[in-house]
Amino acid sequence: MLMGEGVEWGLHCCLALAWLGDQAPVSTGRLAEVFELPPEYLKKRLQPLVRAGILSSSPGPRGGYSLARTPEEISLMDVVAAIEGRQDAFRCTEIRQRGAGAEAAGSEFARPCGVAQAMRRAELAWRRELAAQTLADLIAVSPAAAPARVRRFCRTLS
Amino acid sequence: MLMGEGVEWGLHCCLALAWLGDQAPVSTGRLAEVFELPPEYLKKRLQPLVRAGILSSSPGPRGGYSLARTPEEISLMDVVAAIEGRQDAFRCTEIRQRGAGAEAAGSEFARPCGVAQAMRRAELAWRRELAAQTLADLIAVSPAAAPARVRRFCRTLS
DNA sequence: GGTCAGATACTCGGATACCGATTGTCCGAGTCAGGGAGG
DNA sequence: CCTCCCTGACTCGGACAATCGGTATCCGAGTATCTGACC
Repeated sequence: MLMGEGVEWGLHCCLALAWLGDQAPVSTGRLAEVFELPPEYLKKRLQPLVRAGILSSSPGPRGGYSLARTPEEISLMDVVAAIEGRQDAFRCTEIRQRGAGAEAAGSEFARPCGVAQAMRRAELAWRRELAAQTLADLIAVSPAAAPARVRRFCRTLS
Repeated sequence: MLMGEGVEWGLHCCLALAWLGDQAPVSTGRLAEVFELPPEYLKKRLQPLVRAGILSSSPGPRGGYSLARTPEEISLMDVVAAIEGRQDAFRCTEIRQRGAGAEAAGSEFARPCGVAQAMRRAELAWRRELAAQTLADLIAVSPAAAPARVRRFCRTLS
């Protein structure tokens, strides 16, 4: 049980794009230099965000990525689900029906597995907490100097 | 981000041991037949539960595993932490300090990373929900016929 | 009958293959910007 | 001087390898129980 690093990358990239505001799109190479990440691999991890409607991509020169919605409309749950997948971390394989359970009446398994229900309840709490936090909340707690620094950094690159 | 199947195995095994009550210990081979699991691998996944003080193992003939505490004193968090590890699923690699962040004042990073804080908040909600559920709660919602069936199944094996 | 030694069976712990998923890299399709020719 | 078209380069997108953690298995060491012989 270990979350891929793509989540951290995606969140920070979305936050940086939010800092930059609604100016020109930012290419993956530019974003990669902002965080010193492998450009090609970063591009691969940002593509699911485009498919999920969180980022929008512009081809051609002066192209790149930009936020598809306002920061208030992008929750952390959206980003995590887009990159890491929407399936639950705990998956019930119904081992209760195997072995000793095979002798039980089928009606006993009409109710969902109690273990799976308990794990699902915990994951729902996790998802609820992620959905309650938006990019706007991250902007609120980020250092005041960060947006200007990233903007200046992108300008000195070109 | 995907939880290992050992968590499901461990939870169901603990639940089965709780069903059986404080009778003789159950060997891994017996438990493996109850759920049709590979015996050797199941043993490897139950060992962390012994180290964590959730199960107690008895060597020699008539040996096996038994619950080390009462079901009320075993939370799902204990089992998950013992098998899956106590480290957070999201790990912050501080990419905010790299690239553009390298030019920032060091004092800016005295506060923890906002992204990591948000992710940690969600994981704490997950852990809190797991810690609130105990094996006794799982027993309460399990089918009434299950304990007797598992007991009978174990008896017909010997 | 009691006691002690040996055999047995079970568990624990580590060492060793195997597999899938994540990580990392590459090339092709599409598109917009810039430059040059023509009017 | 303005307009149009063509070339070019840059972008995204998906397809192709390599590496790592998790899965699965096995074997040796240690120990308590049981059996059997001996006193």
